[in-house]
Amino acid sequence: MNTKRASNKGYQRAANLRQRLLRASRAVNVAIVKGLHARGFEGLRSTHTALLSSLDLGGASLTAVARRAGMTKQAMGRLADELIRLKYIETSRSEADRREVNLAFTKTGLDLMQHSFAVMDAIEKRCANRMGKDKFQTLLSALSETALECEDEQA
Amino acid sequence: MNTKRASNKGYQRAANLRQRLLRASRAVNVAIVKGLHARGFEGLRSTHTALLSSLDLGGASLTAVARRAGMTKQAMGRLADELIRLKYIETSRSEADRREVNLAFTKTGLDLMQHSFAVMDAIEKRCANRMGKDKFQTLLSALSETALECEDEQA
DNA sequence: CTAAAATCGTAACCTTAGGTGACTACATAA
DNA sequence: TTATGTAGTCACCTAAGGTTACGATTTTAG
Repeated sequence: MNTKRASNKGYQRAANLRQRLLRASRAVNVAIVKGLHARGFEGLRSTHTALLSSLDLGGASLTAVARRAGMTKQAMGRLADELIRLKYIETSRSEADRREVNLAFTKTGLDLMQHSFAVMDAIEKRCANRMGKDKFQTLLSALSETALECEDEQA
Repeated sequence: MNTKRASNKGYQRAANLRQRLLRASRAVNVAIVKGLHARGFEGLRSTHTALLSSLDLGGASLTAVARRAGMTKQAMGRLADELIRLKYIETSRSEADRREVNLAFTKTGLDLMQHSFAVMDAIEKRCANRMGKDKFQTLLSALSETALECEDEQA
């Protein structure tokens, strides 16, 4: 096949931090979506987790969710539309502030979240098993420190 | 500003593996591009490193580079065009196979690569300093194991 | 209490990053 | 020497998100 993405099998060079982060990040995302599909949640794309993982179980306004996810409310609005169509969340106008749209999980959505936690948990457990619990904890902590160190960088 | 991407400052929930990976990965990418800009290499975007880091110092064909980077030659061709315009690489037709385009670094490009290694190195050193050398080594190794574990996953 | 400023959500359009299919030019094996 | 395969390229499509501009409401200052 002429146009397909090339597999880079057989080409290994010493991978640096950036390459390893990228690869691990992609792999985890793919695994999450796969896991949810396997549990019968169709139509989900990995970007949806940006909303799902930033929405309190009790619900929140669109803007609040966008702020938490670190993206614009416009982008979040589109994710919301899709998740509404998929019946995982639903909206209502806020009583207190009638500009506000309140986002909340549907029953199906709560179910999804349960499974979503379970899937993420399973992945973390598999990794922890493979490398050892201590090493996994170190990984989590090292990732946060890496982010902080790089975000601090001014020049 | 109304429409800008929300900063998620002040919102901390227990971040899972996925979220930490994403954040660290973004932060490192941004830091690399910033570092190169600071050293006077303008016009570079982080995606360019997909080509740069897959091109041997001795040069290679477009298709070979695409294969190494794990992307299509069409996509790689566009990156090549941009890097040619920026004078970091140049092309020549291969003598042996006149279909082939040989990509090679220009003098400026080789210079860029030197700095690029230096920038990545500096970032890694900063992280290693912050968390300790051992922990940093553990991070690198744990990232690869995470990727492998997740890529293996079948269901 | 009202006028100005800020905030919530939406719509239209732009950008980045990459993939797909179809095609030309050349290379190679039957 | 014809069939088949490979290197690049062109035109178009998709995913994800940002930017500008706007209408509808609060909120705040005078």
